[in-house]
Amino acid sequence: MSEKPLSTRQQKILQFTQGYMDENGRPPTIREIGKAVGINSTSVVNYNLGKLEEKGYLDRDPDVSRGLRLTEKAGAFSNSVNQATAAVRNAVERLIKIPLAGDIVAGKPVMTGNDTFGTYDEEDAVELSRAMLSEKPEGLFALRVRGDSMIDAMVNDGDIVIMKPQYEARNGDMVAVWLRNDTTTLKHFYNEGHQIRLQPANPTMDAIYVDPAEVQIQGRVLMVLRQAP
Amino acid sequence: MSEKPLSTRQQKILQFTQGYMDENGRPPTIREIGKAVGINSTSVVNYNLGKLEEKGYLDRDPDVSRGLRLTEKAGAFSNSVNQATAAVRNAVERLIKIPLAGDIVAGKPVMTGNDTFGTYDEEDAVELSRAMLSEKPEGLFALRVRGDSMIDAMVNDGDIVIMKPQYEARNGDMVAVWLRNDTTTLKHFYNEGHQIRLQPANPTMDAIYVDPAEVQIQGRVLMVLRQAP
DNA sequence: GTATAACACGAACACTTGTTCGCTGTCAAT
DNA sequence: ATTGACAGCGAACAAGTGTTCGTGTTATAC
Repeated sequence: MSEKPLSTRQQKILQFTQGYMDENGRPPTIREIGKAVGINSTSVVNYNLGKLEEKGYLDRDPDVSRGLRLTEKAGAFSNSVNQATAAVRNAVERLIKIPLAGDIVAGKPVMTGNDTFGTYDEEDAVELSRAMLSEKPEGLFALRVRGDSMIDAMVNDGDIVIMKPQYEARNGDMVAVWLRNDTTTLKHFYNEGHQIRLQPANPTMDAIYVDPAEVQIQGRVLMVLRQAP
Repeated sequence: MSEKPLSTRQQKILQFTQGYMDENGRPPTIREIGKAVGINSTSVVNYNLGKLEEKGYLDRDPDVSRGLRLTEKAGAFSNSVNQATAAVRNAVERLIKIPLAGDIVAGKPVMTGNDTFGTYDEEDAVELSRAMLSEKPEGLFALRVRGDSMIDAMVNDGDIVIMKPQYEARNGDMVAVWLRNDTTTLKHFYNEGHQIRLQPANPTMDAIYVDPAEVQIQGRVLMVLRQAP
């Protein structure tokens, strides 16, 4: 006969009770459980403890203080919760957040991560699997593209680019450059000695050749993220 | 700095608390401790718990129910008590008591253990180390010698003999015999076929030779105990 | 839509439990 | 003989803690 699963509150009660027992050497009171789990009423705690007893997770001795005892079934539950918790923690560690530092538009230089890192709002972060990056996540930042000026870089309006602050580039890197002091562009960078070739990602478009003095590298593009509207 | 040893009550409190904790999964209340240890007043239990806390055997959380916690020092104490208890038990098992069933006098037959065993008074028992006996202690009995009639057996008035009920003897055994239906004597027994030789323990005295029909063996002497007056 | 069960809640109450108080007895030190 | 420390005690009290009651909300079954 299948039994009803534990409610979230009941799971919290068990976990709190186990931890309290380990830490204090005695079971918690009904009021201590309520406080920890966010239940103001002793009768609601009492009701849930009754349900846990019914389901076999604990025993109760009536009319004595701290009259709870967790059963082996509770221990097994705790173990499976711990394993699940470890799996979740592992997943969380593989999941990283990169600050969304602002916008990238043609007419302004890139704001690098260093400018915003201490103050970014976590709600504006971009979440990625760690495995998707070839770099350590520290110091990276994200920018949202505004306008069509990056179409030659195969980047649409609204896309997000993940960048690493970097002021020199190797041939072939896609970089954000502040060009001739009036335009930001995303292009593959090639240093040809006396001149810089900036090659669009769109293969049907021609490269441009500029004097090295007119180029200011502001970061390397690691990823481009396009989301469905 | 040497500290005061635990009082008997304090030791009992610790041991009870440890056992209660193991069995119930929670510490006892002050009233439960009092009941177990024979203290009627909660303030006396409270006083002793305060002393145990002072001495480092437990911690107390004030103003909470079941607010005791045994320390590692208490655990070490419990271990040493257990070891001492085991040693005591071992010594007690090596110590045996043999019922002092009565007197041995020349003019009466020996009262054997079987006659008295169910009713002997433990205060009249003789206590011995088990190692001093070559026999199992079951069924043995002790008699106190009255008179000088056993001097030829090197047994003085007032000595105690430990006997085993036995109605046949091997050559050389010292036995109590009821001789010619009128005398108890303690002698080394030799069966010479047509006659029995009863040899005094005192080597300067002569043996006596009797018809087997005139001899009734009543027990074998295992030990003679002589105590300072 | 209705009835029922499950879940939730605040409040009052009953009982358990720890602390405090005033007193007594014993023993060691002076 | 007196005094102080220690241990013990019964009783009262304060606070902690579990149980019960009446009511409300939500989910489920029919």
